[in-house]
Amino acid sequence: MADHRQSQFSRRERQIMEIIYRRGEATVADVLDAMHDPPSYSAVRALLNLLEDKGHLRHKQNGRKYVYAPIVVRAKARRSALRNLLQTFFDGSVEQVVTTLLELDEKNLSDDELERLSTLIERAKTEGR
Amino acid sequence: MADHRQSQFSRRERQIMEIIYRRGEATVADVLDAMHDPPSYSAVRALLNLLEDKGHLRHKQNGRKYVYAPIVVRAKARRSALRNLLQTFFDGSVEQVVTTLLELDEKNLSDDELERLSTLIERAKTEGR
DNA sequence: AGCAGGATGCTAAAAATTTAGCAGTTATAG
DNA sequence: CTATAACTGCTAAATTTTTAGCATCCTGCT
Repeated sequence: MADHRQSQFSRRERQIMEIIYRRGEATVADVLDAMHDPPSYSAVRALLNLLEDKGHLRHKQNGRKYVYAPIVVRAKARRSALRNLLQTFFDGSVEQVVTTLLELDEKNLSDDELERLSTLIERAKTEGR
Repeated sequence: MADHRQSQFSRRERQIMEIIYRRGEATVADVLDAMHDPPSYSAVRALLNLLEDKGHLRHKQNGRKYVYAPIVVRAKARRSALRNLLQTFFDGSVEQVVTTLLELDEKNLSDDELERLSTLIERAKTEGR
């Protein structure tokens, strides 16, 4: 099942993983800052340790700070998350996802961006055969 | 923050909400069946009650069974989930999402479907101005 | 050298989640 | 009419998650 791993995370774990995926990597302080609902410093550290133990994060040391990053590379996590979303909310329909995307971003999508989307689709058409 | 509600769910709560969103509605037995990792019948019932109390689900009675359905309609939940995904894994880039979608489904996308995608984009181009 | 600031390590307590079990109800088959 | 099966209601216990606090270490300053 696609969401097997994702759904594994507890509330805080998930929250922290999302923060780190958004930023690419993060120190304890970064994570703390990004939480609108932060517990103590130690609490965050404990969670980060836990996530590292479980194999979801790794850290490198930068000066005295630990900088945490995901183990599963974004490209993979991204695919897996999208696949899950597709099934959960869109009955597996790519078309419905795109429709919703266009609605969401209606005002922000530039002509350029739309043009690039066209290109993507065109390319898929020729590659698909 | 977009994911405020979503991230609110505990592990089991989330698992159950996803199952119900996938199916549209579900009985206790349905939920139990859909779990690859099922606890007891009572446990599931307790969770469903909880989710109902919290205002995430409602139920109607069908014969002797309770049939649960989400309160937040799929259309809305879907948008909110997609928005969150967009930010977490795609830096807000619609283009990257579409690329990944095309990759994911490469083999399954029919010419028809690609054609419809083109149409969607074209429509957005004209509507956008 | 000694002290303050900013970091991590570790442990145990508090809180929340998750679970099972028993009691009660209703429909149905024999 | 009675036994049984298929449900729900409720409560308390087990487990997991979440948290805080204290100890320690290192760096840089005076």
